[in-house]
Amino acid sequence: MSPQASSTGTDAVRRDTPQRRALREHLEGTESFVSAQQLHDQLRAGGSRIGLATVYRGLQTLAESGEVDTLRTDDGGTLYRKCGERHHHHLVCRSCGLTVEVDGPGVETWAEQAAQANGFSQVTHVVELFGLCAGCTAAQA
Amino acid sequence: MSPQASSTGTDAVRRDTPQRRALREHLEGTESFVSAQQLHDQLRAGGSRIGLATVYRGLQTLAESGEVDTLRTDDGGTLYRKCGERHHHHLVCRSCGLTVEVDGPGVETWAEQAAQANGFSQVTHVVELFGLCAGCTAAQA
DNA sequence: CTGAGTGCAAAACCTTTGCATGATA
DNA sequence: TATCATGCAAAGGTTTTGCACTCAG
Repeated sequence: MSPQASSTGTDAVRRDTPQRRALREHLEGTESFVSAQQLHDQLRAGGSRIGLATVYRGLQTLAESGEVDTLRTDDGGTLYRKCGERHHHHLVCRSCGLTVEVDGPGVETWAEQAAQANGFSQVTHVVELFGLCAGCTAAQA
Repeated sequence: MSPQASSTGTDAVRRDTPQRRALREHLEGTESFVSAQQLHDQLRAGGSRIGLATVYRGLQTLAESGEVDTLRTDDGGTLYRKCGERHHHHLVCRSCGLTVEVDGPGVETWAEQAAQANGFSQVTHVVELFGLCAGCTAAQA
């Protein structure tokens, strides 16, 4: 589904609809990860008449253009969150869900090098850290 | 769920069935990540009459006991791999599936440090690289 | 006006679960 | 023999897709 420009191929023209705006705004105002369904519910609750399919489609688009981060949970669900411009990774507490953004100084470089060393191109990397945050570690005692 | 009984009750006794054996053996002989469905297909192709549900159940059990690692792919699928002894990462071709093992000298350290810096403990990290291998890159022209 | 974007609902997908049968200890 | 494990098929949940309609450009 990548915009395969046929000619001078500018790109997929993206229309500015109230739904997309709402979607974006809601994400902007949300710090934590949310599921598509949650997002849908919240938007409806907020008065929007957006459909679930549209939420998914919008999320897809946003994820593709790198405006949101996606994360898979242990139970197979997909969570979305507004994403900073810059590439970073997550340190997620497996108990309470607390998420901390971290960036890997060397990770990006390493990934790139490992890829090139093996003749790979168009490389993306998935780096997620899971653990127990301080609070949960204490609570576990 | 917790195997707690030791007297008269119901212990979670694990029986040794040909299906489980086959499942285990197949995983032992597989380096890369496989999906439950793939595993099922391969086992069937190999003559086993194992059912898909059994594969899932077995995988669940193995994952629980820490004998296999699970990983979610970008498209929501779940992949399983025999639990590594030594920790390494994978560089996977998203086109032909070619998998190369790579290890990140600094990654482990970085992960550990990032975790400690944020007060996290019991940290595990998932690092996977996806890209196009040399062959597929050429083929894609 | 034109066509991308939308909503609805059905479809597609992966995974889990219920139940009767078969195998194991 | 008593259970646990299996297989099949149906159920469950999430994400995608088809289609007619609406609205942005």
